[in-house]
Amino acid sequence: MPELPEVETVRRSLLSLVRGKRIMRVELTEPRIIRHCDPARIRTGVTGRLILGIDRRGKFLLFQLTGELTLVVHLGMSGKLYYLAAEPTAGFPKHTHAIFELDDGGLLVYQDPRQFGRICLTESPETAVAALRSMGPEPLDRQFSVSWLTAALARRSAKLKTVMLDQKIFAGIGNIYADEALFRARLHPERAAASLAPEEVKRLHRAVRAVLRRAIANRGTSISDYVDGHGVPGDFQAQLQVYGRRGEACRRCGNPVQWVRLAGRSSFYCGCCQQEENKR
DNA sequence: AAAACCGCCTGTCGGC
DNA sequence: TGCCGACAGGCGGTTT
Repeated sequence: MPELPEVETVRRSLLSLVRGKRIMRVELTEPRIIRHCDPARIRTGVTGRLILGIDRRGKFLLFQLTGELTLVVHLGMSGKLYYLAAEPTAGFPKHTHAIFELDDGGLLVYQDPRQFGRICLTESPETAVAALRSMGPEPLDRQFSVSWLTAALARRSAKLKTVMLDQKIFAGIGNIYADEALFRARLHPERAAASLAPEEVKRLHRAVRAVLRRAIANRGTSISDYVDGHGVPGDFQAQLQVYGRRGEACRRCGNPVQWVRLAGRSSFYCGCCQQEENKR
């Protein structure tokens, strides 16, 4: 599932492949993935535009096009966005929903079996996509400070793990990196967010940033679907400490990794390393 | 405002 | 062998 490190890896890997290229033609075979804007707008609005650059905000990719337009892409659960030098002889794989043909003959392909992703074309991403408007600061930017995080957590009575999935506070964090950051910070996922002591907020802040940096350095986590812009999987799955390791030995203390369902999602943690001692 | 829940989607896997 | 349910889960929507 693409989270911040995977989306950032896609961004970096695609940049040199598509920047400065012109979009000659668009093929949309699954209109369902077009959200927040009119599908017809994509076909007419994108053709002939140059790709000036690619930005990222949380888990969103923002393709800057000429004409003050932005192509917003979210990969959802199983979305892949990758470049092909030419059409594959065996045809495009199943669940290929969008193909952007470039002026070098290359193809930018969007494939998404679960169709949780979305694409839209807009002059104002923050107006078109509410999630961008309300999103918290980038966790790797200076604005994501200990004092900002302290104030944000103080307002929340929900469990820490639930709050870690809130993009208004932890932009770009998803289920994998939430669990990994909590493990690194030695914090129990069921702690009330507002109950953290100053030292614990500091640990969480450091842990989030360290986990994201390391995952980016390893080009993301590939468990089932994820590949970068070249179609290459990431390497961080080998370094996961708790996610997906239910019942396996904690890499730090050897006790079995625990599992609990929180906010409808699997949560993995070490009951020994991440104790609830300060639950209030 | 925040919290809790549901629906969307397909592929995979365990149980019978 | 095949059917069925559980599971994977980000996000937008609704309700409380």
